[in-house]
Amino acid sequence: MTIRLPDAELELLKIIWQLGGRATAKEIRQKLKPAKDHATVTTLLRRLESREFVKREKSSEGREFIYEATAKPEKTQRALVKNLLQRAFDGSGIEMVNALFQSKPPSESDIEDLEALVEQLKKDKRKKKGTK
Amino acid sequence: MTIRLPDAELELLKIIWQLGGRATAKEIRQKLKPAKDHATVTTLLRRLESREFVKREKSSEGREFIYEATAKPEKTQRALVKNLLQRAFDGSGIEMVNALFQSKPPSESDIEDLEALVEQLKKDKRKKKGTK
DNA sequence: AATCTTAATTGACAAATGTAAACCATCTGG
DNA sequence: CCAGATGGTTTACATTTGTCAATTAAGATT
Repeated sequence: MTIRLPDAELELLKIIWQLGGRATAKEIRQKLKPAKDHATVTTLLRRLESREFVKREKSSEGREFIYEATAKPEKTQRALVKNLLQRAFDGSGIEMVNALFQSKPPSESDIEDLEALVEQLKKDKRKKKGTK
Repeated sequence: MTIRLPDAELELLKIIWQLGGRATAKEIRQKLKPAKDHATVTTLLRRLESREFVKREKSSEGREFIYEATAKPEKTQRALVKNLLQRAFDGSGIEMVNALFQSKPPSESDIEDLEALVEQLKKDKRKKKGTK
């Protein structure tokens, strides 16, 4: 089940996340640059809704809707990465990381974070072994 | 200039790379699973050609064409990763790596490779600083 | 030569994607 | 109450993507 989340839709979803996971069409539109037509935004939101990336509810006071992301960004990002991992790297994570840092050389702090991440991964591995 | 390389086309391109960077439509078709119609494959190859991911030339002996990838897989992979990096992670490599290893926990050897990669990155950084 | 096989070319079509015009309610300030 | 502003819904349309059917061309086979 490959995740399907076209560019224009992902763009809106990201804005919703930025706004704390809930937003009105208007708020979203204001963050959009370059701007898109009001109808365009609603269409995209309906598409996102139909595939359950967002749900919506009438704002209790106002007349408009509030759109709410149904998943945290991390979860969706994982699905997107996994997708590319398979499609372009046949599942080789290392190759993907390699490509990543070649396309965009890491900053000092990136490297630090990366080291921390490696430590974390080692720890996780140990834990997993223990519980196995 | 965002790279555009739809699934079906990337799939063929990967096969060409697997076959050493050059292949006939027939060879490609044989590697394709699930199989695709001959016409389908040619259409995809023409599309790849039109965007210059491959070029083709008549096989000197035979009657068919030989398709050749115009770029090494690494280059294309970098473009694809960079694309997702921007679209889904707003350029944060660390977040992307994080998502990657959460979606697919690394094996022992992945972790080793990753450590080696970090070392390499540190080295590169030093070098860059020196030459700056 | 007549036929069979194999490959390439053309044209087509449905589904997905990006974008918006047109239209319809509702609210808001004279 | 009426005109503008605001927000939603419907319909539409061009492009892109995934797949082929149908047709044409060139060798291989009898």
